[in-house]
Amino acid sequence: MSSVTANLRQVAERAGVSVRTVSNVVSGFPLVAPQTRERVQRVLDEMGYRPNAAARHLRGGRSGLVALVIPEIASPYFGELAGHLADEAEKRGWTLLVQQTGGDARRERELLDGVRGQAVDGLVMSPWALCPTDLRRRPDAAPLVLLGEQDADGLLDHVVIDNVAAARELTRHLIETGRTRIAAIGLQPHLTNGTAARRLTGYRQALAEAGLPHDPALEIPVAQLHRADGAAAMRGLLAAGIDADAVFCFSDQLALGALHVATGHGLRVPADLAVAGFDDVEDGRYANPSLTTVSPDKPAIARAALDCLAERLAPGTGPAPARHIVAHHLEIRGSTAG
Amino acid sequence: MSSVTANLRQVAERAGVSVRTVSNVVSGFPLVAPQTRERVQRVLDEMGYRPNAAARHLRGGRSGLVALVIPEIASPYFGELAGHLADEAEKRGWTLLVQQTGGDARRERELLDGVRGQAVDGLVMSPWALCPTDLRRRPDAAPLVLLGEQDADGLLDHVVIDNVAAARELTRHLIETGRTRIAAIGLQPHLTNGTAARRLTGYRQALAEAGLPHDPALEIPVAQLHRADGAAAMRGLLAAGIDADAVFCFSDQLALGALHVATGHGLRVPADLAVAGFDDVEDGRYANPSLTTVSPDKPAIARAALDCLAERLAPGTGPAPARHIVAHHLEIRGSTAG
DNA sequence: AACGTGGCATGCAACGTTGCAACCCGGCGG
DNA sequence: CCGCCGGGTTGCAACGTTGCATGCCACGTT
Repeated sequence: MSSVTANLRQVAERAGVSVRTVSNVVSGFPLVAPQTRERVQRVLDEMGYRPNAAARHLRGGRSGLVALVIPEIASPYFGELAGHLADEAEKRGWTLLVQQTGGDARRERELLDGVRGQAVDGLVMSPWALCPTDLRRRPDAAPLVLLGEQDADGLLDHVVIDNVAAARELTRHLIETGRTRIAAIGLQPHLTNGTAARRLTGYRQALAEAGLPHDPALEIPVAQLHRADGAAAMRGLLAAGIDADAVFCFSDQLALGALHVATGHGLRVPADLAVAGFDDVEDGRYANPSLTTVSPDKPAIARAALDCLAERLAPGTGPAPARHIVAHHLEIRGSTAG
Repeated sequence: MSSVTANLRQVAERAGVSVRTVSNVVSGFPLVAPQTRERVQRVLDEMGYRPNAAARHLRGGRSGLVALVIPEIASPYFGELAGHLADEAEKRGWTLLVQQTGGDARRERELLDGVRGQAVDGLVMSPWALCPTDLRRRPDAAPLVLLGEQDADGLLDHVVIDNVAAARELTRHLIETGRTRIAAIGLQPHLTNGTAARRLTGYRQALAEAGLPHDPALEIPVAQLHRADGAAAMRGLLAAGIDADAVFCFSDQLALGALHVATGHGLRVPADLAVAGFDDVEDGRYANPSLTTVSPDKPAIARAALDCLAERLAPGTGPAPARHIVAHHLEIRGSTAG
C-alpha cells in the first residue's frame, strides 16, 4: 500500500533536488536559493505535500498533542473549559485530546503515567481521586498542569481561582440581601481535590465576619457535582424541615438541581429562597430565574494552563512549579436579587 | 537526552534476547518459548516499558487517534456526544481528539483534508458549511463519518435519527394537548446541514395531518443554535404580537432560551404556552418547567459512528457508504403537559 | 595563482517499531 | 546416516523526517 500523501522523497525526485533541500524549504530554513525554493514550493503544492506527523514525532520527540484529563467532558463546566483549551491549543500549534476518568483513581493513575504510550507533549488534568504524592511520583513523563485546588504549593503546577475569596464574596452578597440561614451544598470530603474545602472555608469566613451563627446542619455533602446531586440535597433540606433562606451551591450544576426542586416545591426564588452557584456555565444564565454565580475567567484558565505547559516544554527547566491564580468575579442575577 | 522510557532495545539487552523477541512478547506472538516469554515479561515490567506510539504509527500507519470535528465542544449536545464517543473510542483502543470549527467553511475544509498532518485514523464530523460534494472531493485520506443529515445517501457514511418522524411525533404531541398555533423555531436556511429542513418537514406533516393551517409567520429562522438565538426568536414572536400557544424549537438550547424569555415575559408554561425542544440535553431535564424533547439515543449514535469507522479501517473496502439510522423517543415533561 | 569565505546543497544516520526472510537446532521418517 | 520439518529466535530493512557534518562552487582577498 502506498502512502496516502506525497512524502519528501517523492517531492524531491520530482523537483530534482535532494530530500534534505525539500525539508529545508518546508521548514523555512533560510539558506535556500530563491529559485530553488520557488520550484520546490511549486512541486510541494502540486503534490499536496503534508508533513507526516508520526515521522516528525518519532524524530523530534514532539507529538503536538496535549491531553485534557477530566472526570467527564459532558459536564458543562468542563465542556466550556475544553472549548477554550482547544482554541488556545490551536493557537499554539497543539491539538487537544480528551481522556475521561470518571473520577476513578485507577484510571487517573493509568492516564497519568502514560497517556497513549507517551504520545502527548503535556497533560492538563483535573484530579479527583489522586493525592499530590501520587501525582508527583511518576516517571519523567510529559509535563503536567493541574486544574483546581491541590494542596501542592511549590510541588506541582496548578491553575486555580481564589476559591476562598470567591466563596466569601458570594456568601457576603447573600448576607447583604438579608439572608441569615444560608445553606452550603457541595462538600466533598471524599475527594483529594481541595476545591470544595476552600469554598466551605470562604463561606464560613463570611458568616463569621457578619456575626452569623454557623450551623453544621446547613453544610451538606454531595456524592458528585451533577444536577441530580443538587436536587437530592435540596430535597433533603426540605424533607428535614430545615428553614434556610438561601442555598450556596459549590457548582452551577448543583444549584440548577436545587433550583429545580425548590421551585417544584412551590418556593419562590428569590423571594422565599435565594439560590447561588459557582462556575458561571451558560445554563445558569438562562435558568428561571437566572442564576447568581461566581464566574471564573475560563479563557484565562485555559491560557494559564497552556502557557505553563509551554514553559515546561521549552529548553531549560523553567521556573519552579507554582500556583497560578486566575481572576474571577461575582455575577449577580435573578436567583438572589429579584 | 535519553528517551523518557525504556525501549525495546534496552529491554532486549537486559533480558539477553534480541529486539525482535521482545517485540514478539509485547505483541503476543505465539512462537515464543514459555520461559523466554516469562523472563522477557519480567524485564518489561521492571523497566516499565511502554510502546512508543510514534514509532508504531510510523511503522504501522495507525495512530490510534480519532478526530471529532464539530462546531463547538462547549455546546451541551456535542459535549454529551463527545462523552459517549470518548467512552466508545476507549473501548476500541482509540483516543478521541477534538477539533472545533466554529461552523466556519474554511476551517471545516482545512480539517477535512488533513487533521494534524494525516495523523488520525478516522474522522467523526458534524459539518455546517460544507456540502456533500466538498466532503467527497478530498484526497484518499482517513475515513469519514458524518453526524446529522447530509443529503448524501449512498455517497457518504452518516449517522442520523429519523428527524422527519421525530419532529412529526413531537408536533403531534403538541396538537394532542390542544395546541393549534404552534411556532417552529430553528430554521437554518444558510446551512448545508439538512437537519433543520427535515425537522421542518416533520412539523409541517403533523400540521397537515391534523388539518391545521400552516402559517409562514410561525416558522422562524435562527442564526445559530445557542440559547441566545432561541431567546431572540421568542422576543421577536412576542414583539410582533404573534399569538402562538406552543413553540417547537429545533434544539433544546433554543428551547431553553425561548423558555427563559417566555416566563420572563409573564407567560405561564405550559398553561399559556407549551415549549418543546430537541436533543434531550441534561439542562432541559432540570429546567423550570422541565423540557419536553426528542431524545436521540446518543450512546447508539456514538457506537454507530465508531463501528462505521472501524469497518472502513478494516482490510477490504467494506460495505457501501450508508445512512445509519439510530433510535429516538419522545420525552414528555412539564413544559408541554402540566 | 593560491587561499579563505560564505552561500547553497547534499549524504548519512538515527528516532523505535514491526514485516519479512532467514537462521539454528532437535527430532523424526526414509 | 541424511534430509526434512517446524518450533524458536534472530538480523535486516523500512516507515518519513531532521540534526549534523561535509561537499561544492563562485567570489573576493592576499
